[in-house]
Amino acid sequence: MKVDRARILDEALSLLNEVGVDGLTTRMLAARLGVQQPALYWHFRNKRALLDAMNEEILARRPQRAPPASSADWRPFLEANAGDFRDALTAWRDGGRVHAGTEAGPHDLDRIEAQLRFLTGAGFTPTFAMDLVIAISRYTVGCVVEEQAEGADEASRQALEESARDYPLTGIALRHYRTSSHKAAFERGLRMLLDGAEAALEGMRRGDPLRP
Amino acid sequence: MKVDRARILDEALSLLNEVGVDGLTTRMLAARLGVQQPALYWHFRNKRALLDAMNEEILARRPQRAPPASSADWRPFLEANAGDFRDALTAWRDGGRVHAGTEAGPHDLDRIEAQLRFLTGAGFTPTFAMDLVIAISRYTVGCVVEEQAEGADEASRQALEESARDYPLTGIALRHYRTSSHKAAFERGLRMLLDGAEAALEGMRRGDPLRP
DNA sequence: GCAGAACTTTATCGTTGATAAAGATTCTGT
DNA sequence: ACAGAATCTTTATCAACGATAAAGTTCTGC
Repeated sequence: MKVDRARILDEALSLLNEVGVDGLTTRMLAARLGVQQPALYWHFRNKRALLDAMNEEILARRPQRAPPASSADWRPFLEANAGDFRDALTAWRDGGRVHAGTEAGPHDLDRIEAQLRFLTGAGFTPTFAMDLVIAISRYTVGCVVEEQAEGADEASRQALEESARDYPLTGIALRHYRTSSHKAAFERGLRMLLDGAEAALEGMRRGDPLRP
Repeated sequence: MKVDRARILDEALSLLNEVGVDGLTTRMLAARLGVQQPALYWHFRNKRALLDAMNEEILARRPQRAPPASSADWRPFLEANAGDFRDALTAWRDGGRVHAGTEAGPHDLDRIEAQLRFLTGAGFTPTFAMDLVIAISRYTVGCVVEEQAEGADEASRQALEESARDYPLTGIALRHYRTSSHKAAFERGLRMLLDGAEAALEGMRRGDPLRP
């Protein structure tokens, strides 16, 4: 049987969803492909390279969104983009960990430039726009990584709940956090970031001196 | 030779700084301690438990900061706390990856409750305060994880720089990002988050209906 | 039809995390 | 002081993993 990069990546991703990144072994993957394990090393220098390629594939499958017509809509645009990014990562088990630590490649430059052009058109300075885009990315990755972390077992979870008895505020907050979806929690934090950016944008328009 | 939990953790952390989390093997650690490898398994159920304990130790060593006298100073307080958290993680090689994926334990409840009490005293609702604290934590972890990721080799870095030629805004932004320290970049994003929280706080004081 | 490139296979390493079983040491109750 | 339980370490050993070398096979261009 013969394999190629695309088939390997496809199978690797579906295997990822079944066993997670720690359980993803080259032998299992090769068996799925009907091939011996060393055959993979012709297509990928090592496992790290395979994981990098999987990350690229994950991001490549995310929907590409054209900037809106009006630059006034910068905020829903960023919200939607961040949502797409998060969806792409959460669609795969351990997607956050697979992504974390891979640098931006030339692939992403188109996307970044488009975002920066759009944001500068909306009134942001180029450097502030970059800061904003990066902050959103960092925040999103942080959310996904922690959300996808193997949840504590039921015992320690209950113990935590128990301990929170003596902490009234923590109790309320914990309940609030537990009852809302990960996605909703993500969006609440994102909203704060964008609120901050909006305030800064108004400052720029008023001609306030740029913050250091 | 005899070992105990504290000595193991101490040596594990200093070994972590030398070889990173991927290079940290139980044999190396045991050799450092003058003990055979299986001896470690008496003190820690498995390697995951060791890493969890290392994370707790990393966080425990972070300075504990008393809330300021005036609740008006909530902002520098959060800034300092986030800085401490980041410093604690960046102080150790792969500290972000070691931390990522560990749930909050009963240990952290004191700290959380104190923060929430302080923030509600400053005018935040308990749930918003929790959202804010979590958002900061997520953002910080995301920053550290990506900052500590093994940088691309010089070749691909130069290739990226080269590719950025055709993208004027990305070029400016990339230079901005490269010349500033990780810490400064972290603080710029944090500032946006806090600006957003500040705007929401003013809304709460004005009695605006709470956002959904 | 042949040379070489493109792939795959077989065989094999050294390492790693982990367990079982036995041995050594320290503690505890009488 | 002594038996025996609890604590902790050692020796021996696994199965599984990522990776490499070298030989074998199939494909492609001339």
